[in-house]
Amino acid sequence: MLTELLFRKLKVRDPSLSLEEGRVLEEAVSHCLDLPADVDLVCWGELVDVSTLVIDGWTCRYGQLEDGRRQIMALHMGGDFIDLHSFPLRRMDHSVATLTPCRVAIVPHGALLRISESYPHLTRLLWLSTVIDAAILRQWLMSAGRRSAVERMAHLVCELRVRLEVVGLVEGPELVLPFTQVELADVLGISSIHTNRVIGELRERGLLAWRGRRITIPDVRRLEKFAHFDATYLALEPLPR
Amino acid sequence: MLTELLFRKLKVRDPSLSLEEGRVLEEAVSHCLDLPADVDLVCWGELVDVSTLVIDGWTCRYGQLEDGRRQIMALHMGGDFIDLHSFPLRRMDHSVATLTPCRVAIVPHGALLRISESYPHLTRLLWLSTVIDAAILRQWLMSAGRRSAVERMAHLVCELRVRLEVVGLVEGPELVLPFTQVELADVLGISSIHTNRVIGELRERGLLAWRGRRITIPDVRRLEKFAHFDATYLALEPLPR
DNA sequence: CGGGCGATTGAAATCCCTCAAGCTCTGTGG
DNA sequence: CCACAGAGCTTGAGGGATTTCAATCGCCCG
Repeated sequence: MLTELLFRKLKVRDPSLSLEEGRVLEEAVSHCLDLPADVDLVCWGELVDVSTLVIDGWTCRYGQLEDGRRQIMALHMGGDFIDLHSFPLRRMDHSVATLTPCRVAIVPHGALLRISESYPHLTRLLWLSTVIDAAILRQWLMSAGRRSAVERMAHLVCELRVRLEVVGLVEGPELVLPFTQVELADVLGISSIHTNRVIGELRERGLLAWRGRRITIPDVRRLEKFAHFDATYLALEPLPR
Repeated sequence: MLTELLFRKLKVRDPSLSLEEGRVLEEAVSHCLDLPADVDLVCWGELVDVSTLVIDGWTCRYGQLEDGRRQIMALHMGGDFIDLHSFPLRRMDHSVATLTPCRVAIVPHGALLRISESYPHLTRLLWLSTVIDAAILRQWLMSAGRRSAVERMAHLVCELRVRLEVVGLVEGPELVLPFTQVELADVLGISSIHTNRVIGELRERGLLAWRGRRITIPDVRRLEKFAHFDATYLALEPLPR
């Protein structure tokens, strides 16, 4: 099922999510696309009429200044609705690109419109999705504004680990983050060279092992403590919504 | 009318917003509160069951690290729904405080729930509100990650000017931003001392005059060009939503 | 007139950036 | 099987932006 991971993600937040609602989600998908790494899905300024759901692979949203400085504003994995906010927003204020080869599902805004007309509870859960994205964004802003580069990196790893765990894409102490150091730099708002030194420091402190794109966290609690990571913002609590 | 400014804000984004929907919004308000400056409205970790709409004054959302480092994650003026995202989210992942004396309207989540059950179009516009907040957040992240402190300040001033203009709170070249330099520093993610120097630089460059909390922008376009400001992200386009 | 908050200025220190090079790994073609 | 190329990772050194520490100043308000 294409919306399996999304369903799992929403179900964690509100266990009352029904099978019928799951079916409605599944039927909202018009078709799938397989994409190579490093291609733009949508560009800044476009008027869009579909939203995109990641089935497999990693995508990012990013903005760019005239001189090329780039900031990645979100990372999306399987089960994430990359572009759900484009449904109310319509006009893109940033671009979306694949970071790895990806399979994505296309959901026409028309289908979302019908959901919003007939399935208020499911609509609230989709709304919740965009609101959790915003909560993640707030933490990234907190990181960029007030955390040192090392804390920032540690916090990012903690966040991605939990998000992967929620959809069942990670178990145990190891996770795979298939990003280059340039990409990580654009996430953290630092230079790629400093990214490298930051990884070195985390290694030296024994907080994690980082071989290629495979990360092993010997003691998750210790890393989370170091990063001042608190998962409250990910809204993992099962609550009626 | 309490929801006058909010109505105006939404109407800009979707002119099809009806008077009936305006009435429904107005009736969602349970009561008003008058608050002094510098008090917390909601604190991190609380489970909330009301959302708050600013009628008059400035509020902010902020997060804080153990050692006191603070990051302001949003600034809200009259007409802004501070806490609308708390309706799907329920648990606060940050705090909300007044920056000036404020009048706010309280909207119980129960009323929002009824709106979401019966008024899908209005619901989408409320959803849009939270999504615009997220777009603003993305620009702040862009600023924190990739813009220099001076550009960041210039960009903030441009943004607040446009947002004030949309709800009719500013006309002409002058605007009032009643924040201390410490507060501005916590918005921009820099130190208050550097904030002072940054203001000095903008003054020297002749981009704006900054007397107390009263700012005069001699040439808006020139400031916007300097800040690389593009209002697309504020979704000012009238579109069906 | 004094107290206090906020703004301003200076100087030294720190974090992170840029420039520049070398290194490692992987895939490819001969 | 090896040479080579290219991408990504690593390291060093110097410079710049911003921070921190420490005063001083100005102004509003009691």
